[in-house]
Amino acid sequence: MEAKRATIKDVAEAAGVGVATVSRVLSGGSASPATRERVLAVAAQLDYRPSALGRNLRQRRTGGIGLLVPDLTDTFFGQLAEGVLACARSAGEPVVLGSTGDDPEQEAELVGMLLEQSVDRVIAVPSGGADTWEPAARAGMTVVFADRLPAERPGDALSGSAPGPVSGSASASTADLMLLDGVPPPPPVPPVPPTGVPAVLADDRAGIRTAVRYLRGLGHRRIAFLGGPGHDRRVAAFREAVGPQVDDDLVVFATGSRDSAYAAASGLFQSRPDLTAVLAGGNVLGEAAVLAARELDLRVPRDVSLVMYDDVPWAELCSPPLTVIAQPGRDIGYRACELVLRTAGRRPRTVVLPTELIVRGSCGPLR
Amino acid sequence: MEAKRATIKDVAEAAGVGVATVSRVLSGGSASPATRERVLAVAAQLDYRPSALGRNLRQRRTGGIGLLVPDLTDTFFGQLAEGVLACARSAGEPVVLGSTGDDPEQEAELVGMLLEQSVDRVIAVPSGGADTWEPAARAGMTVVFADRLPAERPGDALSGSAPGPVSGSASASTADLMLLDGVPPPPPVPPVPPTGVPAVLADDRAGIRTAVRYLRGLGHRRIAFLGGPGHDRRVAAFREAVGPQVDDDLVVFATGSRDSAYAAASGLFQSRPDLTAVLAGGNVLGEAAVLAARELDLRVPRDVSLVMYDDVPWAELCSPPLTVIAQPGRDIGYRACELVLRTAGRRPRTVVLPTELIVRGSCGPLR
DNA sequence: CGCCTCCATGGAAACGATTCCATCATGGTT
DNA sequence: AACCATGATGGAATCGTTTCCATGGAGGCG
Repeated sequence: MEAKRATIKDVAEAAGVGVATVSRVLSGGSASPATRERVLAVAAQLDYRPSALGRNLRQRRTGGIGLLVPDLTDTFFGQLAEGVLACARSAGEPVVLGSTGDDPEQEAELVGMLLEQSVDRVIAVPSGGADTWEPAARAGMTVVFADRLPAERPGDALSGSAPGPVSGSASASTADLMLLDGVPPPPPVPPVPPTGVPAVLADDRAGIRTAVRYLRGLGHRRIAFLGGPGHDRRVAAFREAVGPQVDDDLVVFATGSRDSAYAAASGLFQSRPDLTAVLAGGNVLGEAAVLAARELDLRVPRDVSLVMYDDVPWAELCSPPLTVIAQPGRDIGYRACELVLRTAGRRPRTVVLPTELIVRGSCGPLR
Repeated sequence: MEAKRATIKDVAEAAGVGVATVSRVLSGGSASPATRERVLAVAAQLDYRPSALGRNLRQRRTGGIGLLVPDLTDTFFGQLAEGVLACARSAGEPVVLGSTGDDPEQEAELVGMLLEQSVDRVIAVPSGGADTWEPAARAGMTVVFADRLPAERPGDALSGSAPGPVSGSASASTADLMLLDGVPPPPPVPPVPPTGVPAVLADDRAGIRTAVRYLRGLGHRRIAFLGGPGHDRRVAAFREAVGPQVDDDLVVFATGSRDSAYAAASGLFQSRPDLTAVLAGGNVLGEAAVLAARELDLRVPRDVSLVMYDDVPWAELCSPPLTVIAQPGRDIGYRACELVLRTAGRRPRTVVLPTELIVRGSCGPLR
């Protein structure tokens, strides 16, 4: 009853040929039409499926693709994962999934697990820094980063202040007026990956810049940024877009959790009641901002304007519907997978995908 | 530079022992303290990590866990996946992921892929029927279903009418009044799995019943159900809860896509303007219902009350916040993983997890 | 003192595929 | 007619591990 699977030897025997011949036929080598036909017939009849185990051992590679994301509960990473899966399936490659929880330690552990499995191609939304990924690459892994690059220095990802009750209301300088709205955008300078690892990124810089300009155009001057883990590039872009006189109290960080995001948003609103617009660096932060604003009886967009990074289905359900910077999550995953499949030996390439400001109803003119 | 990994042979050589001894030491067999220490030291120094490839081949099993879900973009499945990953990580098992898109054909293909990889333990949110899963089980796979059971008959999952513009406004009988609100709930009869396969399910029946009663209590009599693929049990529960005089026009199905969900919701509202409450069978459908209602200028809950199956973070962001039937997605995944790890040979068990009606603001009294 | 037992140990087989290499037959060319 | 080139074919090695089995030594007991 529990018939175990037929092996190549069974097929060879049944077809009256050698195992080498079977292998050749099945992997497209040369063989006479007669034998080929016979072998195929027998294989079909025995329902033979070559075991990936044997093949992998012989070829010393598992051939699957590793995928490491911070949190599948975040819709954006779900989209990204779907993209990877779509591409991987069309290539017939299995995908081994890991969720890091934005914790470098767990990430390192998962990398170790992949190494053990001889999974030598990995797509990662990195949490750890070079100290995690350098060894992985040195161990012969082909790594492609998606959505982010690893932090340059080991552990500086979550440096910002997780605001306690109220840190400082010293709202001294907010005369950051440098209006650059008329200036044509500089050519999209692709962010250079720190190491020689390929990456697929959204054009955060342009996205943030566009959003900041949009808010500026509505008259906002005190714009806050709500960042999360891995949002370094977005923060940098924000600082750049706002100009040199950034008010540092208006740049606030949360860790990955929803609670932390809520605390950060709430703390921000309370410590700086003078802010007029918020740019949330990810959909979890955007959610937190909406929630915190409602809790504090701040109306959107009347009292505070809100732009969220990431377009997610529910952005349209909010009232008002959220103005967002859309990034193509699915495409990012798909392209990353393409890259990891093709970049076998070739030199790394970095792909930057466009973002788009989708104006809905969560921003209004300054009043 | 590209130092390839050390093998057990290298370790044996360096430690001056046989490979068998190394294997024994590393897998906890008997060995003298002296050798044990030496081997461990050498292994550590060489950074030796046993290759899963060799082991798997020898033991004729990959040892990973397969996870098949319809769509990672759906937050609920993201939660479920996180649960599985958490449990799998604590057991040190890799997880091979596949997304079926609610398509039995893709599902079958993915099962084949897992089979080829010798992944013999699978957690699935099934799309296909017994014709997919029977062979898988027969091939020696340990399968645990999560969230759903496979359709009993091969292809009857999406039987309902995907409403075109308007099908029939013959709103004849809606006198389905059988008030059972006072009757104490029957003991939670666990749904019996059709095959001998273990499953982890939410108590749809109780959840739906509670929701229907709640709506009844608010005075609603014409309650519609918006179902999607795999919601058979929920539909059945709905019919049961409503009573024998179900108005079949009020039970509508969509396929998995967001577009289809929107079309179904919109069609429902247009064809049956007399309905006063909607029960959405999943979060994608809930989203569609909110969108469609807004598009048609139906106010929630003034014009129509809405209950959504699944609690997702954004349910609270809607205005009004959505009243939902919460099911523990993460727990479902976690328990399923536990089951698939322990059920090695034992007889299958089915676990039913409780649901909870979370009343927020999307339901109001009939007016 | 001798024998038996037990434990540590190493050699070798096995797992299921791919692939190198030698062999053999065939057919064409000189 | 002899020889060479070509192509099909099968045997055997290989990948890295686990596990079976045989061997050898040490210690205990009769």
